[in-house]
Amino acid sequence: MSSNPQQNSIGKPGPNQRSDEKFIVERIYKAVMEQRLAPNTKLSEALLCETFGVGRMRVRRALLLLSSQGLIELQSNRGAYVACPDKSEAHDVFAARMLIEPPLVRQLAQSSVNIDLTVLIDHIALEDAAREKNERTEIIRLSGEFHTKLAQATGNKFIFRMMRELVTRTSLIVGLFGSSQNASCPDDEHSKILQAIQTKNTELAEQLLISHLNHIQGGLDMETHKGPQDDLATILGSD
Amino acid sequence: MSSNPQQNSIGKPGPNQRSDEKFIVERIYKAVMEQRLAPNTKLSEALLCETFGVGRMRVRRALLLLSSQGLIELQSNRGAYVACPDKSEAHDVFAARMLIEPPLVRQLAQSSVNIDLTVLIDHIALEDAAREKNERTEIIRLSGEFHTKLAQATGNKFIFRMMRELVTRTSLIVGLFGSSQNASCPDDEHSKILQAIQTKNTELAEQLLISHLNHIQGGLDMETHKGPQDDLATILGSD
DNA sequence: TTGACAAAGATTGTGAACAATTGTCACTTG
DNA sequence: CAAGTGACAATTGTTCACAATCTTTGTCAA
Repeated sequence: MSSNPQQNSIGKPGPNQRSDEKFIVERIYKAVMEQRLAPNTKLSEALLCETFGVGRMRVRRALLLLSSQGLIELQSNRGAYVACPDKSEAHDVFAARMLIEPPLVRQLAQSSVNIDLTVLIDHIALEDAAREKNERTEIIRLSGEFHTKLAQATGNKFIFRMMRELVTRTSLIVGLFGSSQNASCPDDEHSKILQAIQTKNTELAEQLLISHLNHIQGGLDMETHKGPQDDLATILGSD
Repeated sequence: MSSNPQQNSIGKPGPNQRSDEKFIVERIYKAVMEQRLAPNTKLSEALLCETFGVGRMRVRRALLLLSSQGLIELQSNRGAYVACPDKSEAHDVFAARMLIEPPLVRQLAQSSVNIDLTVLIDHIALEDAAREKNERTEIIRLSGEFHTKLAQATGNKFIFRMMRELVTRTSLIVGLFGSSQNASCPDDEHSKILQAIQTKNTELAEQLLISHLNHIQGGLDMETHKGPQDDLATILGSD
């Protein structure tokens, strides 16, 4: 349609990059996480086919998977749209995180002896680097990923999956209701939380995390809403 | 194939019952929850098509959804098999439940004022009735559903989904490693937990729940494994 | 008898054509 | 001029046929 002749806006055209539905899911997932895909953006099958250079079947499988994760919403005969959490859902997400993350951090702090925290240490370094370079999308993504990796550190597949879903949804919410500048996670709270875990200061770790979540939630005002902005193929095409 | 001429083993042939993939997912989900579908059972597309009287597309969509929930495993070019959790996964499931359910029950007990517990009260009644009538599959399913409804009582969609996944997986695990008779949940522990919640006895509620989970986990021995048994079409066909 | 190898059968994966639904735009009509 | 109506275009849903892969069966030789 219109002038969209090349799917070259993707890093690599199509043949030499992975083209299964898992790849598509990851790309869209990442785009949502980095707030490059605004809520309510329509994901038409045709465009995705061109963008990723795959058949409709793959795209439809990917969309079905994404909808089962709650990242997009499938409307019958109307198409797929990036999920657009409302106030109520936002509340639920933070309530769920308040329920899960404190005990999670407690657990990490208590049994950190036999748990590998190097991933988290490295992660903090990445965050600092991104913040220094002022790379917006990178900062946003890493801010979310910290919490995901926190869950991953438990080595528990299910806890990881739950946190991943909650963090993703949080990213959507922050993008929708977040007051501009305050990207997502304030400054170096992540670093302090990790330190508390490392020093096995259970209470402090839990307290810091709770404050952290409150800060994020506090930085929201339920008025703003931002529409779709950039070209879709470009967003999904870039790495 | 062979002699399977009628999909009449289903309650109703096909036309007058729901035939979208959601229905198929629910049927298989329920069958797994009630331990009528043994782990590792193969779910061939053709059989499911006949059983539910739908096209292959619906079946494939359903299988994809089920696999994304972790209920079945899709093997490339080999088909779909009911998930077969191993010892490690079993450990993770209980660890995750130990992490989530105690704070969940605490929350319910603390703020039970404005929370509707009638669903849970009714549920206990159902459990008692099923136990009295000695309806095995019903007892198993209701035992799991209690925990799901506990999560549902929070009114939080995400907490509900998480618990649902964990409970389902637990059912698979109990079916695999459970020592025979000890169906799943001992006696009236559910009832006691609910009472503690109703009386806002937070500590007791949490303690009872922890004991309860330990009882379930304690009733497992990591030796047994039971193979598929009944006819597949019959299992899925019955309500 | 047992092992490997090959062919046949069955099952899943893929792509294309067809059908159904929805949204849009021009046109008519009060 | 506004509102309603009808046809057209675009998009999604479905079915079908075919290709790729795996499993089984049968055969032959050691």
